[in-house]
Amino acid sequence: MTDIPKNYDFKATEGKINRLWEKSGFFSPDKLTKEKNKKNKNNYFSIVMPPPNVTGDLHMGHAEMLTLEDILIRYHRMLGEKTVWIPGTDHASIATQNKVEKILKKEGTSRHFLPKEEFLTRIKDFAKKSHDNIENQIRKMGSSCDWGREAYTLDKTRSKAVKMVFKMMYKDGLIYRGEKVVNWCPRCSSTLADDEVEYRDQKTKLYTFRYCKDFPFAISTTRPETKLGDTAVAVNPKDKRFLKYIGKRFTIDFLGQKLNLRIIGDRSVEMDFGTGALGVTPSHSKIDEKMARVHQLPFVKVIDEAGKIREGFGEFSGLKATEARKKITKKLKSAGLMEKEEEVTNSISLCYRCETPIEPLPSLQWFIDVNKKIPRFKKSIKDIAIEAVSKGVFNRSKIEFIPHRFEKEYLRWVTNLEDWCISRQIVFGHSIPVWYKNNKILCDITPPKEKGWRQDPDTLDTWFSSGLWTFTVMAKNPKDLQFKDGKIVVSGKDFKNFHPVSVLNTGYDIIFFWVARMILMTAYSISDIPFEKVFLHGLVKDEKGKKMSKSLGNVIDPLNVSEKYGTDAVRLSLLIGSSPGNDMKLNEEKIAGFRKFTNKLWNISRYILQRNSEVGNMNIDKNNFTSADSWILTKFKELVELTTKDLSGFNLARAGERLIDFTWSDFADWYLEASKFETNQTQKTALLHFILKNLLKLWHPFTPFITETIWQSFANNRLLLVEKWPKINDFPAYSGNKGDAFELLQEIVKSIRNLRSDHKISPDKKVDVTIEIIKDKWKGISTKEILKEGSNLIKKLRTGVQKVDITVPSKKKSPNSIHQSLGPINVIISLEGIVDTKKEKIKLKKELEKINNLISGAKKRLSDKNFTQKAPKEVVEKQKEILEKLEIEKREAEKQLNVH
RNA sequence: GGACUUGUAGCUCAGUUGGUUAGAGCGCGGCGUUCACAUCGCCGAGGUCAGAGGUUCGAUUCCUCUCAAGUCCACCA
Repeated sequence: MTDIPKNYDFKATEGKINRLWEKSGFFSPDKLTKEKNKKNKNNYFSIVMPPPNVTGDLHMGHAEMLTLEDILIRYHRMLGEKTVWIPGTDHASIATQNKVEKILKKEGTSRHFLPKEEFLTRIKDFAKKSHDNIENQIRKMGSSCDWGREAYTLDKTRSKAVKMVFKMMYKDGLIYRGEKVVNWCPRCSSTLADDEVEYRDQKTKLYTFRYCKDFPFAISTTRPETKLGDTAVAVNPKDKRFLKYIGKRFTIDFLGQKLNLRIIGDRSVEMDFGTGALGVTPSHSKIDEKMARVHQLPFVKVIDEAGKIREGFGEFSGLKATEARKKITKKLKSAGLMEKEEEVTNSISLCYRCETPIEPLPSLQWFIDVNKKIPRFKKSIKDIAIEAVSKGVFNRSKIEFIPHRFEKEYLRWVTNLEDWCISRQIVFGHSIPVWYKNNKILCDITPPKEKGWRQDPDTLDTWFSSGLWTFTVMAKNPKDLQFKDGKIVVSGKDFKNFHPVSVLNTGYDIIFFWVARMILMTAYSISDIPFEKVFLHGLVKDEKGKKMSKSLGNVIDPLNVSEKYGTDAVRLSLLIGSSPGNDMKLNEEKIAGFRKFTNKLWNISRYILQRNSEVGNMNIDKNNFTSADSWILTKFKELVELTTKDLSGFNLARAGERLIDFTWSDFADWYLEASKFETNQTQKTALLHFILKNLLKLWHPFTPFITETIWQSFANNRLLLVEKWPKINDFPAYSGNKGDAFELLQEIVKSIRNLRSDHKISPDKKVDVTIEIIKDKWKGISTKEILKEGSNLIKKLRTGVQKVDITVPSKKKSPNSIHQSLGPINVIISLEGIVDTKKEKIKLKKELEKINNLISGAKKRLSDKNFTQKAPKEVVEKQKEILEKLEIEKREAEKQLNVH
């Protein structure tokens, strides 16, 4: 194996490895054999990929999601569970249509100049291109998902499910059509759900004026143009100023337009705001709408879907809302009606897709009633969605959020949920399965055969279909979805084995959009929960903590850095330093840093394999372990246990950090170095191979490419991908605490390096070391034995030592020596004429001071009865040990100080 | 207005049921190539764990308040 390259060449291998995996078929659970004789009932493990929108490219957030999910998937696959990760994409109706609209704009045209069919074709082409691009990117990240099960929110199977659920809900009376005030985006020309509206603070003018001269008081508003639709004035019933007017009706002339106003008392009106009187516009404000329903006020629609004043408002008709505002304020002023204009800060509502200000207006739309009791559940879908997380439904444990705190946020949101507007005036999406003929309405999965029916022109909110994601992806084709016993039944093994999904991993930013909708929709459709656990990650921000966006130019492209530093390095950079539910900062240097690690792992393997590439057939002699062997085996056993525990508990980052620490420092810096100088080299090779093999397994979920590449160099075509996760029971037995001896040797080596460095002893200067034995036993092992066995190692491990003397402590100290006390032993380097006594004195004094402080602290603690009585025995014992060690160190330091 | 998160070394972050000398990587300073690795090795400096109280024998860790940064929800006539 002399032909292993010096550096890890990810460019040459990643593609090859990917093809090897895919050819093997092991990304699919169908080829995996289930672990036998396992009492663990969790023999199946499933994740559904949050489907990326087909709007172009993947970003770092997607790369993070893919990394976390792939780690979980690979880990569970190696545990011997039947594991599946189902990939897919989301048609994302508004988002995708907007992208194409932008492209059209660049081309100098717009959707309004294209026939609907042509526009739709353009979007579908764009979606296809995006999909192919995304699929390629997902592969590049090393995602071991099952492409044979790939799904799309707009394909035939998912479309059938959408229609089925719609029909069920329609029949149950859960879906209804009604004229209500909705969030209207004038640019998208579509409605939006309440949570698709974003808010931003803005400065605006608050106008205070009277409708007309003979109106008894003034009102305040930031939107004078909507006042053409006022049908009431609300005041607080406690407000003495207005008490006498409540219940009165006024027919007035508002700048030439007739208004019929009733004065109503409503406790939601704040007496201190503005004049304390509020003009109620039922048609153009959701709050006013509520008030209007309570007081049964008439609705007058002023603004149309294009954002213009409707017919019937005289000189204002046809004006855009902003123009109408100008004209009205101007006229109010010249009529002497304006009483005040002041700057206020309020929050403006914006479309979450195009940031256009939202126009609330009444419109005939489809809604889901979230409060209506469903006969077969005797509860509303809101009730079920609350129970699913708070106490569990359908005989399932409650859905667990990681981190826990998001459960509260979810519950608050669901509890306050109002009817969900699901119809969109977008061409790209699922058509509403409703047909009209004269006054008749028909809702069905297939179009009516009879002629003359016209389908509803609208499409469904994109979250309606993604809300069905977990169970619809378990269907292989439309036939797998059927109605039965008042619910939707999914046939096939996948649904039986893999649903509810084990883990849903997604960003906390779409808990409401998606996670909550899945719970609502799945509970209703199949009478079950969609997933057992929700594992939430944060957002990937730039190095300053800002959101990455194309307009800010701070975007790191996953594909680009993957080609620059290797996919494994990118994966590590997205894992380490992240914690569930918290945002992370990322810059390119961090990614570059992890390339160093992959190269280190490469070279560790290179060294071991160059010793002997016949891995696996070597016997380990259990009766012949050195202290280093025992030490590394203990450490490694601990590593396996903790890594397993952390992976099972979603502490993925911690697992990765610990692996780096073990690999780099314990294994490479100490064990590997020591192994070069020990006598039984056959045994060394066997042990090195044993640890390397198992270490590669532990690393595989995190850095799949490099580990598989190394594995392939010796594994005779067996794939690391499906190797079994290490079990400590299979590890060679090792005896007692012999490993502790190696820790003492490490202390000695470090102290020698330390002394040399402090005294600027040139590296080529060889020195003699005297080690005095203060205590015969250390952690139950003979100190003398440790030193005898280790003296050769002490010389070799970059200490520049040529001779080691082991003696009893001498009474006299030489001024020509430097020394360090390690408790059970003293390390002394003799140096004729080199020691700077002054400097040494200062150093020793400083050290003594530190030791004295620690001693007095320890003594104080031990003399405190409260401590000795109340603290656990182990802690008190440990404190005694520390004190003992410190006192030896103190004595030795004092002796040394006396000679200088 | 309600709630949540974060605050540990110059920077990015660990710190596992509270346990006594708080860690890593990067950066910085010094030194070093006898062959696994300069995408490397060795050594070092650097922290009153945001601040103030409290609980406790003992607090970076638990509680309360304050400050700072950020997020979500509600309100905004």
